[in-house]
Amino acid sequence: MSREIRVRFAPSPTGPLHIGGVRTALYNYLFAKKNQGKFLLRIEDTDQARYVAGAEEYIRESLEWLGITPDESPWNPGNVGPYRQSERKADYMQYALDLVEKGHAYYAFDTSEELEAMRERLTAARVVQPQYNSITRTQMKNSLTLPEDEVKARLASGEPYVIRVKIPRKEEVRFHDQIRGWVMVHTSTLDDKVLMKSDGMPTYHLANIVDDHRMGITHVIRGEEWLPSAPLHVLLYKYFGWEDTMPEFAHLPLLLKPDGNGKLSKRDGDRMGFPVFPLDWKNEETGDSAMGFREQEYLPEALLNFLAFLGWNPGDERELFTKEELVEAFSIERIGKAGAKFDIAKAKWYNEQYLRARSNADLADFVIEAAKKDEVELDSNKAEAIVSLTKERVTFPGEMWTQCRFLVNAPKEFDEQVASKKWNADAVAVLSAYAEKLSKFEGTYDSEVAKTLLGETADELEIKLGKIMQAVRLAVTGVGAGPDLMEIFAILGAGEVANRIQFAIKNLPRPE
RNA sequence: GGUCCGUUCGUCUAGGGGUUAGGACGCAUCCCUUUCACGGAUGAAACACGGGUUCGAUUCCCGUACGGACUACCA
Repeated sequence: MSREIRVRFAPSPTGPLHIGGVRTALYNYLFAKKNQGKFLLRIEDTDQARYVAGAEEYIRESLEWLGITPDESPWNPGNVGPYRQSERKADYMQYALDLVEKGHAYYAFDTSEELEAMRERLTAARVVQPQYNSITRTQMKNSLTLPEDEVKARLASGEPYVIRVKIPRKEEVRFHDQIRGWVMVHTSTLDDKVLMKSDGMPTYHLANIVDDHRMGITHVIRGEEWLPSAPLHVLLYKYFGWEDTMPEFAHLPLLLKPDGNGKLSKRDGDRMGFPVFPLDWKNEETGDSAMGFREQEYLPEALLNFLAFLGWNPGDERELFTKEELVEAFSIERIGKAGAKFDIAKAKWYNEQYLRARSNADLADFVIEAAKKDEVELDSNKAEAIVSLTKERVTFPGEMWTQCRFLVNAPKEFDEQVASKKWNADAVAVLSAYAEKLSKFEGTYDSEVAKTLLGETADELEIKLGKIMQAVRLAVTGVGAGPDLMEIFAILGAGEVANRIQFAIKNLPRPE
Protein backbone atom coordinates (compact mmCIF):
# COMPACT_ATOMS: atom_id res chain seq x y z
CA MET A 1 0.00 0.00 0.00
CA SER A 2 1.54 3.27 -1.03
CA ARG A 3 1.09 6.51 0.83
CA GLU A 4 -0.67 9.51 -0.57
CA ILE A 5 1.84 11.91 -2.15
CA ARG A 6 2.19 14.99 0.03
CA VAL A 7 4.60 17.83 -0.66
CA ARG A 8 5.03 21.23 0.89
CA PHE A 9 6.30 24.67 0.07
CA ALA A 10 7.80 26.19 3.20
CA PRO A 11 8.84 29.81 2.83
CA SER A 12 9.72 32.05 5.70
CA PRO A 13 7.94 35.37 5.95
CA THR A 14 10.98 37.64 5.89
CA GLY A 15 10.08 39.76 2.88
CA PRO A 16 8.69 39.43 -0.62
CA LEU A 17 8.78 35.95 -2.08
CA HIS A 18 11.69 35.61 -4.49
CA ILE A 19 10.92 34.32 -7.97
CA GLY A 20 13.14 31.29 -7.29
CA GLY A 21 10.86 30.45 -4.39
CA VAL A 22 7.91 30.75 -6.71
CA ARG A 23 9.48 28.19 -9.01
CA THR A 24 10.06 25.85 -6.08
CA ALA A 25 6.40 26.21 -5.16
CA LEU A 26 5.43 25.55 -8.78
CA TYR A 27 7.43 22.32 -9.01
CA ASN A 28 5.95 21.14 -5.74
CA TYR A 29 2.50 21.94 -7.01
CA LEU A 30 3.02 20.24 -10.35
CA PHE A 31 4.45 17.15 -8.72
CA ALA A 32 1.56 16.91 -6.28
CA LYS A 33 -1.11 17.35 -8.94
CA LYS A 34 0.58 14.98 -11.33
CA ASN A 35 0.47 12.28 -8.68
CA GLN A 36 -2.99 13.03 -7.33
CA GLY A 37 -1.36 14.21 -4.15
CA LYS A 38 -1.60 17.22 -1.89
CA PHE A 39 0.33 20.46 -1.99
CA LEU A 40 0.71 22.17 1.35
CA LEU A 41 1.93 25.58 2.35
CA ARG A 42 3.73 25.91 5.65
CA ILE A 43 4.99 29.16 7.07
CA GLU A 44 8.43 28.83 8.63
CA ASP A 45 8.40 31.69 11.08
CA THR A 46 10.74 30.40 13.75
CA ASP A 47 13.00 33.43 13.45
CA GLN A 48 11.11 36.10 15.28
CA ALA A 49 13.77 38.73 14.64
CA ARG A 50 13.42 38.46 10.90
CA TYR A 51 9.65 38.35 10.75
CA VAL A 52 8.25 40.97 8.40
CA ALA A 53 4.66 42.05 8.59
CA GLY A 54 2.80 41.57 5.35
CA ALA A 55 5.12 38.89 4.04
CA GLU A 56 2.65 36.09 4.69
CA GLU A 57 -0.07 37.90 2.87
CA TYR A 58 2.36 38.53 0.04
CA ILE A 59 3.09 34.82 -0.27
CA ARG A 60 -0.56 33.99 -0.27
CA GLU A 61 -1.42 36.56 -2.89
CA SER A 62 1.49 35.56 -5.12
CA LEU A 63 0.50 31.92 -5.19
CA GLU A 64 -3.10 32.84 -5.74
CA TRP A 65 -2.25 35.11 -8.66
CA LEU A 66 -0.38 32.29 -10.36
CA GLY A 67 -2.96 29.67 -9.54
CA ILE A 68 -0.55 27.59 -7.47
CA THR A 69 -3.14 27.10 -4.80
CA PRO A 70 -2.21 25.03 -1.77
CA ASP A 71 -4.58 22.26 -0.77
CA GLU A 72 -3.73 22.94 2.84
CA SER A 73 -2.34 26.14 4.31
CA PRO A 74 -2.64 28.42 7.35
CA TRP A 75 -5.75 29.87 5.73
CA ASN A 76 -7.18 26.61 4.61
CA PRO A 77 -5.92 24.09 7.15
CA GLY A 78 -6.16 20.34 6.74
CA ASN A 79 -6.01 18.07 9.76
CA VAL A 80 -2.25 18.12 10.33
CA GLY A 81 -1.98 21.74 11.50
CA PRO A 82 -0.91 24.17 12.62
CA TYR A 83 0.58 25.35 9.36
CA ARG A 84 2.59 28.08 10.98
CA GLN A 85 5.62 26.88 12.92
CA SER A 86 5.35 29.54 15.58
CA GLU A 87 2.01 28.02 16.51
CA ARG A 88 3.62 24.67 17.08
CA LYS A 89 6.28 26.13 19.32
CA ALA A 90 5.39 24.12 22.41
CA ASP A 91 5.79 20.80 20.61
CA TYR A 92 9.31 21.13 19.38
CA MET A 93 10.90 21.06 22.82
CA GLN A 94 9.41 17.62 23.48
CA TYR A 95 11.06 16.28 20.36
CA ALA A 96 14.38 17.88 21.24
CA LEU A 97 14.20 16.44 24.74
CA ASP A 98 13.47 13.04 23.27
CA LEU A 99 16.73 13.29 21.37
CA VAL A 100 18.60 14.38 24.51
CA GLU A 101 17.23 11.34 26.31
CA LYS A 102 18.32 9.04 23.52
CA GLY A 103 21.80 10.56 23.66
CA HIS A 104 21.61 12.19 20.24
CA ALA A 105 21.46 15.73 21.54
CA TYR A 106 22.70 17.74 24.50
CA TYR A 107 22.34 21.03 26.33
CA ALA A 108 24.90 23.76 25.67
CA PHE A 109 25.36 26.85 27.81
CA ASP A 110 28.04 28.68 25.87
CA THR A 111 27.48 32.39 25.41
CA SER A 112 27.96 33.95 22.04
CA GLU A 113 31.20 35.49 23.35
CA GLU A 114 32.48 32.06 24.29
CA LEU A 115 31.52 30.73 20.90
CA GLU A 116 33.34 33.56 19.24
CA ALA A 117 36.40 32.98 21.42
CA MET A 118 36.39 29.33 20.45
CA ARG A 119 36.35 30.17 16.78
CA GLU A 120 39.17 32.63 17.20
CA ARG A 121 41.22 30.12 19.12
CA LEU A 122 40.74 27.52 16.42
CA THR A 123 41.50 29.92 13.64
CA ALA A 124 44.67 30.96 15.41
CA ALA A 125 45.62 27.30 15.72
CA ARG A 126 45.08 27.05 11.95
CA VAL A 127 42.18 24.70 12.22
CA VAL A 128 40.59 24.82 8.79
CA GLN A 129 37.04 24.55 9.94
CA PRO A 130 36.31 26.16 13.26
CA GLN A 131 33.08 24.56 14.34
CA TYR A 132 31.24 23.09 17.27
CA ASN A 133 31.76 19.37 16.68
CA SER A 134 32.76 16.07 18.18
CA ILE A 135 36.20 17.40 19.01
CA THR A 136 35.57 20.95 20.13
CA ARG A 137 32.49 20.19 22.20
CA THR A 138 34.74 18.54 24.78
CA GLN A 139 36.14 21.97 25.61
CA MET A 140 32.83 23.81 25.78
CA LYS A 141 30.19 24.27 28.45
CA ASN A 142 27.58 21.63 27.79
CA SER A 143 25.86 18.67 29.34
CA LEU A 144 28.56 16.36 27.99
CA THR A 145 31.37 18.14 29.82
CA LEU A 146 29.66 19.52 32.89
CA PRO A 147 28.76 17.36 35.90
CA GLU A 148 25.16 16.24 35.91
CA ASP A 149 24.14 18.18 38.98
CA GLU A 150 25.62 21.36 37.59
CA VAL A 151 23.65 20.93 34.40
CA LYS A 152 20.51 20.45 36.48
CA ALA A 153 21.32 23.53 38.52
CA ARG A 154 21.89 25.68 35.47
CA LEU A 155 18.66 24.48 33.90
CA ALA A 156 16.75 25.06 37.13
CA SER A 157 18.13 28.57 37.52
CA GLY A 158 16.72 29.54 34.19
CA GLU A 159 20.08 30.10 32.58
CA PRO A 160 19.77 30.37 28.80
CA TYR A 161 20.75 27.30 26.86
CA VAL A 162 20.45 25.69 23.48
CA ILE A 163 20.08 22.08 22.50
CA ARG A 164 22.57 20.79 19.97
CA VAL A 165 22.53 17.61 17.96
CA LYS A 166 25.36 15.23 18.78
CA ILE A 167 26.93 14.36 15.47
CA PRO A 168 28.95 11.13 15.59
CA ARG A 169 32.68 11.37 14.97
CA LYS A 170 33.11 8.87 12.20
CA GLU A 171 30.16 7.83 10.18
CA GLU A 172 29.19 7.86 6.56
CA VAL A 173 25.83 9.42 5.73
CA ARG A 174 24.33 8.31 2.46
CA PHE A 175 21.13 9.51 0.95
CA HIS A 176 19.38 9.52 -2.35
CA ASP A 177 18.45 12.68 -4.18
CA GLN A 178 15.97 12.29 -7.02
CA ILE A 179 17.83 14.81 -9.10
CA ARG A 180 21.44 14.16 -8.18
CA GLY A 181 21.52 10.49 -7.35
CA TRP A 182 23.38 9.15 -4.33
CA VAL A 183 25.16 11.70 -2.20
CA MET A 184 27.70 10.67 0.40
CA VAL A 185 28.99 12.80 3.26
CA HIS A 186 31.22 12.01 6.20
CA THR A 187 30.02 13.14 9.62
CA SER A 188 33.47 14.51 10.43
CA THR A 189 32.63 17.46 8.18
CA LEU A 190 29.33 18.13 9.94
CA ASP A 191 28.91 20.23 13.06
CA ASP A 192 26.69 19.99 16.12
CA LYS A 193 23.95 22.22 14.80
CA VAL A 194 21.67 23.99 17.22
CA LEU A 195 18.24 22.34 17.32
CA MET A 196 16.55 24.52 19.94
CA LYS A 197 17.45 28.15 20.26
CA SER A 198 17.73 29.92 23.60
CA ASP A 199 14.45 31.73 22.92
CA GLY A 200 12.65 28.41 22.97
CA MET A 201 12.15 28.30 19.22
CA PRO A 202 13.46 25.45 17.11
CA THR A 203 15.86 26.05 14.26
CA TYR A 204 14.86 25.19 10.72
CA HIS A 205 16.64 21.88 10.98
CA LEU A 206 14.56 20.54 13.83
CA ALA A 207 11.31 22.19 12.83
CA ASN A 208 11.29 21.00 9.25
CA ILE A 209 11.92 17.39 10.22
CA VAL A 210 9.27 17.38 12.92
CA ASP A 211 6.73 19.11 10.72
CA ASP A 212 7.40 17.10 7.60
CA HIS A 213 6.99 13.97 9.67
CA ARG A 214 3.79 15.08 11.36
CA MET A 215 2.33 16.43 8.17
CA GLY A 216 3.00 13.20 6.30
CA ILE A 217 5.30 14.76 3.74
CA THR A 218 6.50 12.17 1.24
CA HIS A 219 8.77 14.29 -0.98
CA VAL A 220 10.89 17.26 -0.05
CA ILE A 221 11.41 19.38 -3.15
CA ARG A 222 13.48 22.43 -2.28
CA GLY A 223 16.34 24.63 -3.47
CA GLU A 224 19.89 23.42 -3.90
CA GLU A 225 21.04 25.62 -1.03
CA TRP A 226 19.67 22.94 1.30
CA LEU A 227 21.76 20.14 -0.10
CA PRO A 228 24.64 20.62 2.38
CA SER A 229 22.31 20.26 5.36
CA ALA A 230 20.42 17.29 3.99
CA PRO A 231 22.80 14.80 5.69
CA LEU A 232 21.93 16.35 9.05
CA HIS A 233 18.26 15.96 8.24
CA VAL A 234 18.76 12.33 7.30
CA LEU A 235 20.52 11.76 10.63
CA LEU A 236 17.64 13.36 12.49
CA TYR A 237 15.11 11.09 10.81
CA LYS A 238 17.22 8.19 11.95
CA TYR A 239 17.53 9.45 15.55
CA PHE A 240 13.81 10.00 15.79
CA GLY A 241 13.22 6.52 14.44
CA TRP A 242 11.33 7.78 11.43
CA GLU A 243 13.48 6.23 8.73
CA ASP A 244 10.59 4.24 7.31
CA THR A 245 8.65 7.33 6.41
CA MET A 246 11.55 9.59 5.59
CA PRO A 247 10.65 11.65 2.53
CA GLU A 248 12.42 11.45 -0.79
CA PHE A 249 14.63 14.43 -1.49
CA ALA A 250 14.92 16.50 -4.65
CA HIS A 251 17.22 19.51 -4.61
CA LEU A 252 16.42 21.96 -7.36
CA PRO A 253 19.07 23.82 -9.35
CA LEU A 254 19.34 27.53 -8.67
CA LEU A 255 18.13 30.47 -10.72
CA LEU A 256 21.19 32.42 -11.84
CA LYS A 257 21.74 36.04 -12.82
CA PRO A 258 21.41 36.71 -16.55
CA ASP A 259 24.95 37.94 -16.98
CA GLY A 260 28.07 36.84 -15.17
CA ASN A 261 27.78 34.30 -12.38
CA GLY A 262 25.99 33.85 -9.12
CA LYS A 263 22.43 33.48 -8.09
CA LEU A 264 19.73 35.85 -9.22
CA SER A 265 19.26 38.77 -6.86
CA LYS A 266 17.02 41.76 -6.55
CA ARG A 267 19.94 43.94 -7.63
CA ASP A 268 20.11 42.17 -10.99
CA GLY A 269 16.52 43.03 -11.68
CA ASP A 270 16.95 46.63 -10.66
CA ARG A 271 20.12 46.90 -12.70
CA MET A 272 18.61 45.47 -15.85
CA GLY A 273 15.07 46.67 -15.44
CA PHE A 274 13.05 43.55 -14.84
CA PRO A 275 11.22 42.15 -11.82
CA VAL A 276 12.54 39.41 -9.60
CA PHE A 277 9.39 39.15 -7.50
CA PRO A 278 5.88 38.14 -8.46
CA LEU A 279 4.14 41.20 -7.02
CA ASP A 280 5.02 44.75 -6.14
CA TRP A 281 6.31 45.05 -2.60
CA LYS A 282 6.58 47.97 -0.27
CA ASN A 283 7.76 47.88 3.31
CA GLU A 284 6.61 51.05 5.02
CA GLU A 285 8.96 50.60 7.96
CA THR A 286 12.22 50.01 6.17
CA GLY A 287 11.22 51.81 3.01
CA ASP A 288 12.44 49.03 0.75
CA SER A 289 10.39 48.18 -2.25
CA ALA A 290 10.45 45.89 -5.25
CA MET A 291 8.62 45.66 -8.53
CA GLY A 292 6.55 42.68 -9.43
CA PHE A 293 5.81 40.72 -12.56
CA ARG A 294 2.12 41.30 -12.11
CA GLU A 295 2.44 45.07 -12.04
CA GLN A 296 4.81 44.98 -15.01
CA GLU A 297 1.93 43.33 -16.84
CA TYR A 298 3.28 39.85 -17.22
CA LEU A 299 0.40 37.42 -17.59
CA PRO A 300 0.31 34.76 -14.87
CA GLU A 301 0.04 31.93 -17.39
CA ALA A 302 3.10 33.29 -19.21
CA LEU A 303 5.18 33.60 -16.06
CA LEU A 304 4.15 30.10 -15.04
CA ASN A 305 5.15 28.59 -18.37
CA PHE A 306 8.44 30.49 -18.39
CA LEU A 307 9.29 29.47 -14.83
CA ALA A 308 8.43 25.84 -15.43
CA PHE A 309 10.94 25.72 -18.26
CA LEU A 310 13.76 27.13 -16.16
CA GLY A 311 15.27 23.84 -15.10
CA TRP A 312 12.71 21.47 -16.48
CA ASN A 313 11.49 20.43 -19.93
CA PRO A 314 9.04 17.87 -21.23
CA GLY A 315 11.57 16.12 -23.47
CA ASP A 316 9.80 16.95 -26.69
CA GLU A 317 9.70 20.14 -28.68
CA ARG A 318 6.61 21.77 -27.29
CA GLU A 319 7.12 25.12 -25.60
CA LEU A 320 3.64 26.38 -24.77
CA PHE A 321 1.94 24.70 -21.84
CA THR A 322 -1.10 25.62 -19.82
CA LYS A 323 -1.00 24.84 -16.14
CA GLU A 324 -2.99 21.67 -16.75
CA GLU A 325 -0.64 20.56 -19.50
CA LEU A 326 2.32 21.20 -17.24
CA VAL A 327 0.76 19.00 -14.59
CA GLU A 328 0.25 16.27 -17.15
CA ALA A 329 3.80 16.45 -18.49
CA PHE A 330 5.69 17.05 -15.26
CA SER A 331 8.15 14.63 -13.73
CA ILE A 332 11.07 15.07 -11.35
CA GLU A 333 13.27 12.92 -13.58
CA ARG A 334 13.23 15.62 -16.21
CA ILE A 335 14.52 18.35 -13.92
CA GLY A 336 18.04 19.41 -14.89
CA LYS A 337 21.01 19.51 -12.56
CA ALA A 338 22.66 22.77 -13.56
CA GLY A 339 21.57 26.27 -12.59
CA ALA A 340 19.55 28.24 -15.13
CA LYS A 341 20.24 31.84 -16.05
CA PHE A 342 17.24 34.07 -15.86
CA ASP A 343 16.65 35.34 -19.39
CA ILE A 344 13.93 37.96 -19.38
CA ALA A 345 13.76 38.03 -23.21
CA LYS A 346 12.25 34.56 -23.14
CA ALA A 347 9.75 35.65 -20.52
CA LYS A 348 8.66 38.46 -22.80
CA TRP A 349 8.20 36.06 -25.67
CA TYR A 350 5.97 33.90 -23.52
CA ASN A 351 4.01 36.98 -22.58
CA GLU A 352 3.42 37.80 -26.24
CA GLN A 353 2.24 34.28 -26.92
CA TYR A 354 -0.27 34.27 -24.10
CA LEU A 355 -1.39 37.80 -24.80
CA ARG A 356 -2.38 36.73 -28.31
CA ALA A 357 -4.16 33.72 -26.94
CA ARG A 358 -6.42 35.85 -24.74
CA SER A 359 -9.82 36.88 -26.04
CA ASN A 360 -10.38 40.40 -27.31
CA ALA A 361 -13.12 40.99 -24.79
CA ASP A 362 -10.78 40.03 -21.97
CA LEU A 363 -8.02 42.29 -23.28
CA ALA A 364 -10.45 45.15 -23.83
CA ASP A 365 -10.77 45.46 -20.07
CA PHE A 366 -7.04 45.97 -19.82
CA VAL A 367 -7.22 48.71 -22.42
CA ILE A 368 -10.11 50.44 -20.68
CA GLU A 369 -8.15 50.42 -17.42
CA ALA A 370 -5.00 51.72 -19.06
CA ALA A 371 -6.94 54.53 -20.74
CA LYS A 372 -8.53 55.43 -17.43
CA LYS A 373 -5.10 56.18 -16.03
CA ASP A 374 -4.75 58.70 -18.83
CA GLU A 375 -8.14 60.09 -17.89
CA VAL A 376 -9.74 58.77 -21.03
CA GLU A 377 -13.03 56.91 -20.89
CA LEU A 378 -13.30 54.20 -23.51
CA ASP A 379 -16.39 52.22 -24.37
CA SER A 380 -15.98 48.51 -24.90
CA ASN A 381 -16.48 48.73 -28.67
CA LYS A 382 -13.65 51.14 -29.07
CA ALA A 383 -11.50 49.18 -26.64
CA GLU A 384 -12.03 45.98 -28.59
CA ALA A 385 -11.17 47.76 -31.80
CA ILE A 386 -7.92 48.85 -30.22
CA VAL A 387 -7.26 45.30 -29.07
CA SER A 388 -7.67 43.76 -32.50
CA LEU A 389 -5.49 46.49 -33.93
CA THR A 390 -2.61 45.91 -31.52
CA LYS A 391 -2.64 42.54 -29.77
CA GLU A 392 -0.37 41.00 -32.37
CA ARG A 393 2.28 43.64 -31.99
CA VAL A 394 2.82 44.25 -28.30
CA THR A 395 4.51 42.48 -25.41
CA PHE A 396 2.46 43.95 -22.57
CA PRO A 397 -1.26 44.69 -22.45
CA GLY A 398 -0.74 48.33 -21.52
CA GLU A 399 1.11 48.94 -24.76
CA MET A 400 -2.10 48.36 -26.65
CA TRP A 401 -3.33 51.62 -25.23
CA THR A 402 -0.09 53.59 -25.46
CA GLN A 403 0.17 52.63 -29.12
CA CYS A 404 -3.33 53.95 -29.73
CA ARG A 405 -3.43 57.01 -27.56
CA PHE A 406 -3.42 59.13 -30.70
CA LEU A 407 -6.85 57.77 -31.61
CA VAL A 408 -8.27 59.93 -28.87
CA ASN A 409 -5.71 62.69 -28.77
CA ALA A 410 -4.94 64.09 -32.21
CA PRO A 411 -1.21 64.75 -32.65
CA LYS A 412 -0.05 68.26 -31.81
CA GLU A 413 3.55 67.50 -32.60
CA PHE A 414 5.19 65.27 -35.17
CA ASP A 415 8.18 62.97 -34.97
CA GLU A 416 10.97 65.13 -36.31
CA GLN A 417 13.11 62.36 -37.70
CA VAL A 418 10.29 60.88 -39.70
CA ALA A 419 9.21 64.35 -40.81
CA SER A 420 12.61 65.31 -42.15
CA LYS A 421 12.97 62.03 -44.00
CA LYS A 422 9.52 61.34 -45.33
CA TRP A 423 7.57 64.58 -45.46
CA ASN A 424 7.76 65.63 -49.10
CA ALA A 425 5.88 67.57 -51.76
CA ASP A 426 4.32 64.45 -53.26
CA ALA A 427 2.89 63.49 -49.93
CA VAL A 428 1.47 66.94 -49.35
CA ALA A 429 -0.11 66.89 -52.81
CA VAL A 430 -1.81 63.54 -52.25
CA LEU A 431 -2.82 64.39 -48.71
CA SER A 432 -4.45 67.70 -49.53
CA ALA A 433 -6.36 66.11 -52.40
CA TYR A 434 -7.37 63.23 -50.13
CA ALA A 435 -8.52 65.56 -47.39
CA GLU A 436 -10.52 67.48 -49.95
CA LYS A 437 -12.28 64.30 -51.03
CA LEU A 438 -12.94 63.23 -47.46
CA SER A 439 -14.57 66.49 -46.50
CA LYS A 440 -17.16 65.84 -49.19
CA PHE A 441 -17.37 62.11 -48.52
CA GLU A 442 -20.66 60.47 -47.71
CA GLY A 443 -21.32 56.81 -47.01
CA THR A 444 -19.53 54.12 -45.12
CA TYR A 445 -15.88 54.88 -44.48
CA ASP A 446 -14.28 51.55 -43.64
CA SER A 447 -10.69 50.47 -44.09
CA GLU A 448 -11.31 49.18 -47.63
CA VAL A 449 -12.93 52.41 -48.71
CA ALA A 450 -10.23 54.47 -47.06
CA LYS A 451 -7.60 52.51 -48.88
CA THR A 452 -9.27 52.60 -52.30
CA LEU A 453 -9.88 56.28 -52.04
CA LEU A 454 -6.30 56.96 -51.08
CA GLY A 455 -5.08 54.78 -53.92
CA GLU A 456 -7.25 56.61 -56.44
CA THR A 457 -6.04 59.96 -55.23
CA ALA A 458 -2.43 58.96 -55.62
CA ASP A 459 -3.12 57.49 -59.07
CA GLU A 460 -4.69 60.70 -60.27
CA LEU A 461 -1.53 62.56 -59.30
CA GLU A 462 0.64 59.76 -60.66
CA ILE A 463 2.36 59.26 -57.36
CA LYS A 464 3.33 55.88 -55.94
CA LEU A 465 1.58 55.13 -52.67
CA GLY A 466 4.54 53.29 -51.24
CA LYS A 467 6.59 56.47 -51.33
CA ILE A 468 4.21 58.47 -49.23
CA MET A 469 2.66 56.02 -46.76
CA GLN A 470 5.06 56.96 -43.98
CA ALA A 471 4.15 60.60 -44.48
CA VAL A 472 0.45 59.77 -44.40
CA ARG A 473 0.94 57.92 -41.15
CA LEU A 474 2.92 60.80 -39.74
CA ALA A 475 0.22 63.30 -40.63
CA VAL A 476 -2.55 61.36 -38.96
CA THR A 477 -0.79 59.76 -35.99
CA GLY A 478 2.24 61.95 -35.44
CA VAL A 479 4.67 59.03 -35.48
CA GLY A 480 6.31 56.74 -38.01
CA ALA A 481 5.17 53.36 -36.82
CA GLY A 482 2.05 51.78 -35.39
CA PRO A 483 -0.96 49.62 -36.10
CA ASP A 484 -2.53 49.17 -39.53
CA LEU A 485 -3.11 52.65 -40.90
CA MET A 486 -6.25 52.02 -42.87
CA GLU A 487 -7.91 50.43 -39.85
CA ILE A 488 -6.97 53.53 -37.93
CA PHE A 489 -8.57 55.69 -40.62
CA ALA A 490 -11.76 53.72 -40.35
CA ILE A 491 -11.88 54.10 -36.57
CA LEU A 492 -11.17 57.82 -36.78
CA GLY A 493 -13.76 58.45 -39.46
CA ALA A 494 -13.52 60.50 -42.62
CA GLY A 495 -14.02 63.90 -41.02
CA GLU A 496 -11.39 63.42 -38.33
CA VAL A 497 -8.85 62.09 -40.82
CA ALA A 498 -9.44 65.13 -43.01
CA ASN A 499 -9.03 67.48 -40.05
CA ARG A 500 -5.82 65.87 -38.98
CA ILE A 501 -4.38 65.99 -42.47
CA GLN A 502 -5.17 69.67 -42.73
CA PHE A 503 -3.62 70.33 -39.34
CA ALA A 504 -0.49 68.45 -40.36
CA ILE A 505 -0.11 70.32 -43.63
CA LYS A 506 -0.44 73.61 -41.79
CA ASN A 507 1.92 72.75 -38.97
CA LEU A 508 4.64 70.70 -40.59
CA PRO A 509 7.33 72.66 -42.44
CA ARG A 510 6.40 73.09 -46.10
CA PRO A 511 8.61 70.78 -48.16
CA GLU A 512 10.62 72.08 -51.14
C1' G B 1 40.21 27.16 2.94
C1' G B 2 36.82 22.74 3.69
C1' U B 3 32.36 19.86 2.20
C1' C B 4 28.87 19.08 -1.47
C1' C B 5 26.82 20.11 -6.36
C1' G B 6 27.43 21.37 -11.36
C1' U B 7 29.57 22.37 -16.87
C1' U B 8 25.95 20.94 -24.93
C1' C B 9 24.94 27.33 -29.50
C1' G B 10 24.90 34.30 -26.29
C1' U B 11 20.36 32.18 -23.27
C1' C B 12 16.67 27.96 -22.01
C1' U B 13 17.55 23.07 -23.44
C1' A B 14 17.04 17.80 -26.40
C1' G B 15 20.23 13.88 -27.17
C1' G B 16 23.52 10.03 -25.80
C1' G B 17 29.33 5.17 -27.48
C1' G B 18 29.09 5.63 -34.53
C1' U B 19 23.87 11.80 -35.43
C1' U B 20 24.60 16.64 -41.06
C1' A B 21 24.56 17.23 -32.45
C1' G B 22 17.78 18.69 -32.74
C1' G B 23 14.26 22.61 -30.93
C1' A B 24 13.01 27.45 -28.67
C1' C B 25 14.38 32.71 -27.37
C1' G B 26 17.50 36.43 -29.18
C1' C B 27 20.32 38.07 -33.64
C1' A B 28 20.91 38.56 -39.25
C1' U B 29 18.95 38.09 -44.27
C1' C B 30 14.92 37.23 -47.52
C1' C B 31 9.50 36.58 -48.66
C1' C B 32 4.50 38.38 -47.54
C1' U B 33 2.44 43.38 -46.71
C1' U B 34 1.34 49.93 -51.78
C1' U B 35 2.56 51.62 -44.41
C1' C B 36 3.67 49.10 -39.41
C1' A B 37 3.49 44.48 -37.34
C1' C B 38 2.06 39.19 -37.24
C1' G B 39 3.50 35.18 -40.11
C1' G B 40 6.76 32.14 -43.29
C1' A B 41 11.72 30.77 -45.01
C1' U B 42 16.88 30.76 -44.53
C1' G B 43 21.45 31.62 -41.90
C1' A B 44 25.41 32.43 -38.21
C1' A B 45 25.96 29.97 -33.44
C1' A B 46 27.57 24.70 -28.79
C1' C B 47 29.46 19.28 -26.56
C1' A B 48 35.23 23.58 -20.89
C1' C B 49 40.25 21.15 -21.05
C1' G B 50 43.64 16.82 -20.44
C1' G B 51 44.20 11.79 -19.84
C1' G B 52 42.25 6.94 -20.01
C1' U B 53 38.47 2.68 -21.58
C1' U B 54 37.03 1.51 -26.69
C1' C B 55 37.64 -0.15 -33.47
C1' G B 56 35.20 4.56 -32.21
C1' A B 57 33.73 9.22 -27.08
C1' U B 58 30.23 15.00 -26.90
C1' U B 59 28.13 10.51 -24.44
C1' C B 60 31.51 5.96 -19.68
C1' C B 61 35.85 6.59 -15.89
C1' C B 62 39.70 9.71 -13.63
C1' G B 63 41.91 14.25 -13.15
C1' U B 64 42.28 19.70 -14.16
C1' A B 65 40.01 24.27 -14.89
C1' C B 66 35.93 27.16 -14.17
C1' G B 67 31.32 28.19 -11.71
C1' G B 68 27.85 27.72 -7.71
C1' A B 69 25.72 26.49 -2.89
C1' C B 70 26.81 25.71 2.11
C1' U B 71 30.13 26.55 6.10
C1' A B 72 24.88 31.32 12.25
C1' C B 73 21.08 30.40 18.44
C1' C B 74 18.76 32.66 9.34
C1' A B 75 15.76 29.99 6.73
